[in-house]
Amino acid sequence: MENRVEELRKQLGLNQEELAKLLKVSRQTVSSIETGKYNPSLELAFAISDFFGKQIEEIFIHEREDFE
Amino acid sequence: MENRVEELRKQLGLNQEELAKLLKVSRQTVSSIETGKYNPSLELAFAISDFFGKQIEEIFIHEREDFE
DNA sequence: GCGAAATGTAAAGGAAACTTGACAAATGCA
DNA sequence: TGCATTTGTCAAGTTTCCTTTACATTTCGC
Repeated sequence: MENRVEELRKQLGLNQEELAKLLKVSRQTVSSIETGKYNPSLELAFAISDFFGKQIEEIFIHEREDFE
Repeated sequence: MENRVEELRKQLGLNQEELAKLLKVSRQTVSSIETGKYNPSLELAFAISDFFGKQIEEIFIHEREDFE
């Protein structure tokens, strides 16, 4: 899933290690999420959302599914 | 993490098995999420969000963290 | 161009999310 | 009450998320 973590992190002038520490995850986790290697858990997505002061939907780009 | 899946599901008159099928997960997964046994992945949270036509934040109740 | 800082990535292990199958317990309706 | 439906839960297995350690690659200031 695409996301805006790298963009938002850079807007705040943080490097991956600093963001990781604030989010209480490893630097590799931040890197893996930014490069789309895997998706964060819902819990980490909420932490990221809180940190940047944005809705999860504004950060993680997701193709809406149809349930007709 | 608390959530309103059971409440929203019942509003639509669906049982767990029907919802599971629509979400393409097992009935046990729906049950486990409703009873708070574990949190859904971000991907499943988005599917649930799409299905009920609500924001993730309206369905999954999460204590906002402070990053001061 | 050089060295330092930042980032990407791989391996190996642990934890959490999800599966199927099965059965017990609760709910509901005739 | 009795039976069917629904829900809870357990076990065992797979996949995904996340960890630490380590090293290669990229970026950036001087």
